[in-house]
Amino acid sequence: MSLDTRDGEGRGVQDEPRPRTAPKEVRRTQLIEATIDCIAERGISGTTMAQVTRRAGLSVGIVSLHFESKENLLTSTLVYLSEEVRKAWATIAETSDIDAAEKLCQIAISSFDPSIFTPTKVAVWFAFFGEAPYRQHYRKMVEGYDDERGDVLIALCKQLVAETDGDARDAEVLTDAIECFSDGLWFNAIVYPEDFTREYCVAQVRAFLAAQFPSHFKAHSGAGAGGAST
Amino acid sequence: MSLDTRDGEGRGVQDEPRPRTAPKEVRRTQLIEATIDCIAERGISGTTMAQVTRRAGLSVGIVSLHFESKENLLTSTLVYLSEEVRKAWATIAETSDIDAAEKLCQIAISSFDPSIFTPTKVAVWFAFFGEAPYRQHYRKMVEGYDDERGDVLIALCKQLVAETDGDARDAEVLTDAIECFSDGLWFNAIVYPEDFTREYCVAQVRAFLAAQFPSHFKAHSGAGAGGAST
Amino acid sequence: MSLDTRDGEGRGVQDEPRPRTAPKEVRRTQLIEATIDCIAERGISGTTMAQVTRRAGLSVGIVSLHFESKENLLTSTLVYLSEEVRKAWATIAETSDIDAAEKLCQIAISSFDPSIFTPTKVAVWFAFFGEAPYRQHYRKMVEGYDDERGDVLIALCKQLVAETDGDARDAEVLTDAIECFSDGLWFNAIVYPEDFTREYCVAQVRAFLAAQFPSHFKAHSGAGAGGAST
Amino acid sequence: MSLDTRDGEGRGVQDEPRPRTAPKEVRRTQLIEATIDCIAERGISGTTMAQVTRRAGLSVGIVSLHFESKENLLTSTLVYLSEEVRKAWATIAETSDIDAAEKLCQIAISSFDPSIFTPTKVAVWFAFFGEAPYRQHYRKMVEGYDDERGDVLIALCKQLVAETDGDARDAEVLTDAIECFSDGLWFNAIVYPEDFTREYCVAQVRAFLAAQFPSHFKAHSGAGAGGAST
DNA sequence: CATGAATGAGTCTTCATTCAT
DNA sequence: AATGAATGAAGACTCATTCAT
Repeated sequence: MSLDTRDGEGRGVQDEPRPRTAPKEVRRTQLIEATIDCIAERGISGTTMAQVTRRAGLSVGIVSLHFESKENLLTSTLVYLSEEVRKAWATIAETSDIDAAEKLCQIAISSFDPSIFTPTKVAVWFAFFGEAPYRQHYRKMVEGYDDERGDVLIALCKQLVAETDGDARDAEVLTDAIECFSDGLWFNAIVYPEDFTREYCVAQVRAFLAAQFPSHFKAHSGAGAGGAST
Repeated sequence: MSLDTRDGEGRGVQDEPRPRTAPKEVRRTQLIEATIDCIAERGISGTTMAQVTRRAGLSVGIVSLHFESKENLLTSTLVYLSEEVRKAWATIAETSDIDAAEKLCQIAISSFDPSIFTPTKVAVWFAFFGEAPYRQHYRKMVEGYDDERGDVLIALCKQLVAETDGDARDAEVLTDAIECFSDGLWFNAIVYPEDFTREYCVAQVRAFLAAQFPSHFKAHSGAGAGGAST
Repeated sequence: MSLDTRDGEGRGVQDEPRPRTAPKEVRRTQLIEATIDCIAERGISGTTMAQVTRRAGLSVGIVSLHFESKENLLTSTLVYLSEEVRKAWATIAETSDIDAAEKLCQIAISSFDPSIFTPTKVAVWFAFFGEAPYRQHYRKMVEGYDDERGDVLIALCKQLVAETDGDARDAEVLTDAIECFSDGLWFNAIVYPEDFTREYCVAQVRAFLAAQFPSHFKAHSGAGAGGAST
Repeated sequence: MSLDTRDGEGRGVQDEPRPRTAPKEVRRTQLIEATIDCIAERGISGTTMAQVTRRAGLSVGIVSLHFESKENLLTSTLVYLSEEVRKAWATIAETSDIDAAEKLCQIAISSFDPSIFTPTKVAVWFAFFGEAPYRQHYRKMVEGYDDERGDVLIALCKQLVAETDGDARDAEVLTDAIECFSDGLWFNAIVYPEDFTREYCVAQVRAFLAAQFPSHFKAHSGAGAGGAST
């Protein structure tokens, strides 16, 4: 399989004479991050343990030492990414000094946080979702807090709908719409990374919310100075 | 790699004593369809030529006979799916007896045509998009008519914007929004197939367009007949 | 295996709309000659039935029709070449109007007859000798007339030795020497075809015989105007 | 391909509990030697990596670990053999305490050194020369020191010619003759190993040189102690 | 903790052979 | 007599995993 075969593992960024031993957690993270880079470049099928460990500047044997198996490394990587995403919206969800509309917007936008929305990580997310087995795994794993996020959004939507005269829309349907829109932006961001920059995506989300809740969002001038089209 | 290792190729549906030889095109389609089924179940990394050919009820050698290599079979599969999608919207785009709003809606909805929007095919689409090499390949392949579709949508949006008093929105940005929304629905459809049925997705699209172009779309009763939430 | 992968089967030389059927012997020869060309280019391991038949302008199925199997085609090719060689020296051996020295020389030189000593055929000979199984096969096959040729040469050597005062050399040893020298020229001809041309080889043989039987051969001026060295 | 299908790899000689790991060079040599044995028995086309590794008492994976590919193992084998041959004559060429005639003879005979002139190795040499691609490879590889050997021989011949009254022969042509004769003996040694023993070949070479340079070599009693004829 | 040589099951691919036309 | 689509055994190669150091 090699539509694209450049061997770009490089050496990574590990210059100073790394100590030969390190705490468990450090090694795990080191390997997970190397895994993320590899998957982004070659996909899951194209990622081998040899590549991952070379990139991490470690030996092949290290994987079974810290993760038991490749599969476990991959699912751990998925967990790692999920945690990151979770933190982003959970932090906002806990904040209490902002109004519902703003909170909704913040949460919707949180997926585009620079720490999460990097070409590499977005690519890895889609790599995992592209493989049925990992999809199942993801569902089981995030079932808890994904619902949680859904619930938060639903509650916020419900409130905004309630605050709008003559609005009888279903908050769950609205939440689905918000999440789909956000996911769709992510999706386009991997296929057309030049166009779907963070700024453009955030502007799109704002414009989307403004269209959905005109009375709560004063349409931000127009969605995208930077403009974009597929 | 085996988060899920059941060997569920089954035997397929080939009862009547299939003729030993068949026209090239028949064999190619037969193999491509078997490939689609396999990828949907096991992902690209999990799909082997042995599985594909067994599923097609043929021998392993047949792949190199009709596709030269596995890679070529996979890219041909991507081409096959792309053509299907293209046909769906192109047919509508050519129709001239419907107004702009309706045409926009039809095109937006065309991705949910029952022939295209099956759990299997959606899964395969995401499997391909999950792998960077195929993403590049897809971009190159559809560069032509994907732009074409974009242009059609942009023109329609432009018209709708023009028909609305005081609307100064950028048609390209609107087009991106429509496409992202649609892609996001697809995406959720693979992760939550129970909720994101064809009907629900179509309703969501209509509701989305109604929110974007209130004067052109009379909000269709309420979006979620089937209701859905993550 | 492909140190050298140019796909040089070309189309061969068959232009006029070849009749769809032909006598058995014609087809056999056609296939054997295509086999010779293929082996010369790619070696035995690199020669496939598909290549051979394409080169012969025929279909793959034809081989089992006329030769039963690949192996049989190859051994038939070896037989074909052996016959050719045999004819060359046997014709001379039968001639009775030349003296012993000249006959010896003629036979020794016969291996460099233009119909036999072509780069292609020499290459095929060595291809066969390079493979132990074919070597055994060759031995069994030519045991008869190879001995025959040996006997002829031995008799001639014996005569020349007898005609020389004080010469007590063993005619069999001399015969071995003559044959080795001739084989060595062939060998160098495949490795260094530019240098070991037919003319140069013939001159070398003459010089060799002149050194062995000074009283019978008046050293032909010097061995090689064209000169050659590895 | 199976003129001869006995599966005679045997088990090799590996009794003592061979250490699980060994220096790179050891493994390489181990594999090269197993390759030599296999090629001698089955030819290049008949040699599989499974056979080679089984014979070496190692696993299949080891080949890509140490040689990347089968092809690389084969060319490395050719290099290995070439080096061996080179050492044999180069050692003599460097010796300065023997006269020209003796040195010429020693070098000519060096190809029959027991370490080089084994039925197995001779067979492998011809296996490689039987395949055009390896011939090219060989030429490129030895271009340097093969010329070197030629130059040494030419210089020696030149000297012997100069030392002979009325001798005007071309030293290069003489060198070609010597090398051809030697190659021819090798060639016959694979086809008729019973007859062309080391002793017989050496005697033939001496007799040949005696015929070429009568004043320098006192014909060694008569060439064929062991006698031989095809 | 960490290494990396070694393993061998699993894949893709090739190709001699078959057989319906 | 000839075709060439189809077969499937056999081969080269990959790579997750193991284990002696």
